[in-house]
Amino acid sequence: MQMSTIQVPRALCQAPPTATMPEADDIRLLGATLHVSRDQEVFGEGEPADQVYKVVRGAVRGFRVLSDGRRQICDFYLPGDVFGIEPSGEHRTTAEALTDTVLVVARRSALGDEADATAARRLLHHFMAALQRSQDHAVTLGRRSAGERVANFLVDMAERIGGDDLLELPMSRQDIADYLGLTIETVSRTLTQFQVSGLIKLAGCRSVHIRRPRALADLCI
Amino acid sequence: MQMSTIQVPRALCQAPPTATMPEADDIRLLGATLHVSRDQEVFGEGEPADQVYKVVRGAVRGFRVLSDGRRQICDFYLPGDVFGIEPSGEHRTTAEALTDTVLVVARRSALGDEADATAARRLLHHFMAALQRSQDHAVTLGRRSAGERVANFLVDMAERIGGDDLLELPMSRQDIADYLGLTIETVSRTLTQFQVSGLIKLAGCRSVHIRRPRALADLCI
DNA sequence: ATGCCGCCTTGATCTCAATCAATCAATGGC
DNA sequence: GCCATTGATTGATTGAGATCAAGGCGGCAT
Repeated sequence: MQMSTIQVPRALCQAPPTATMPEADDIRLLGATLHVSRDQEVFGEGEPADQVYKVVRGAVRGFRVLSDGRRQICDFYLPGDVFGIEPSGEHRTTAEALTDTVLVVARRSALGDEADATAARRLLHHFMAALQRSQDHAVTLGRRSAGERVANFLVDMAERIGGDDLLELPMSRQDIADYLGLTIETVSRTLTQFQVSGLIKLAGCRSVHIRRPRALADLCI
Repeated sequence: MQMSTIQVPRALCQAPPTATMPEADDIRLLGATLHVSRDQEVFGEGEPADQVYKVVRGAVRGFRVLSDGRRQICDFYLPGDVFGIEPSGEHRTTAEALTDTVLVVARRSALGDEADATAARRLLHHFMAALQRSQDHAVTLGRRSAGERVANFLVDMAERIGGDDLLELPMSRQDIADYLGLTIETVSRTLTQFQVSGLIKLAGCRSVHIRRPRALADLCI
């Protein structure tokens, strides 16, 4: 696990409440701030998992790689998201920064010794929400067409990142492809198709203007 | 939610420990026994979720259906597995019995009011394990070929059901297809291919004899 | 500016799994 | 026993997305 800069530990409790988790259930994290630069690993598959991370700025991809290099991104972590907690003491995914990213790190035990009822409830909600996200993802990967996958992705990202109709994507086409179980070419083709149909307007490859949110949502069967 | 028979409530604490969860972390459930017959619904998507279920005998499929009928099975629940707990008060999946099935049902609150540290830890482990299963599933759905999916499925089921090399599947080809994101024809073709290659021997369509477990495992990239 | 490099887009072709269509096997009712 | 029904298998064909292969564009360093 390589990291670039470790700043002086300080409290960091503010984070935008996510839609799925009411503010009261947010996991507070008190720990060191960590700066991770683009494409650097936060932790690797198989490494011991004794720390918890929360995104302050930037974004992170969590993924698994098959022996022959095929990669599946399981989730993107955006500001406010907590990641890195594992049931066994070992990470089952690798986490890498998508862009230059600021994290808060705490020892796993800082979440409360599971005797703290409030902390336990928050953790529980965190995992229940993560499971639902993952099952939604499974539906997309198992049963949706390329167009539906990309549309879902855009709508989901717009919701999570905010700025409703102007979407600044923190990830590359390859990341999107590996998240959606497609190839980079198919993602690209689908986006230009959406642009041709007037659903979106691409302004540089990372910036998507959603012009017909209703029509895009209709593609999210 | 239709159910066939509700027997006299009684304690039911025995269940085979799963591989991913040590016995000490098993969720004990004290509640009414419930008999659900083949293809009957245990609960439906959107229904209020105030009960928890544990499989005693039989098996259950948990799935979501898209508006046009495409179905994705998110998980199979086998004896010992607990299901039906939701973060919000609402089921996000539908659960149906694969075969005639015996369940224990308890009110959600029976798991401990989240003030019980032991109960909280067990619940947490349950969800962390479920999340990992779901992420493994996402890798399969996003990045594996049909052959790899079916091989993985067989190996996984053999592990979970036990009886190492003689596998009695509780689900139909359609269920397998909807779990693996394939069609029924592809599942069937792949299984006969495996039989022709001598990896397995089919004896009736529900019973699979794994003849070359090593070779089968090698397909699970 | 200029040229290089990485990422994205676009086009042509191929392939694996889906779809369409029978056939077969097991089960159950009469 | 015999036929109807349901689920599984097998075959032929199609099609969506992968793969192979050029270009194009933008950012960055020299």
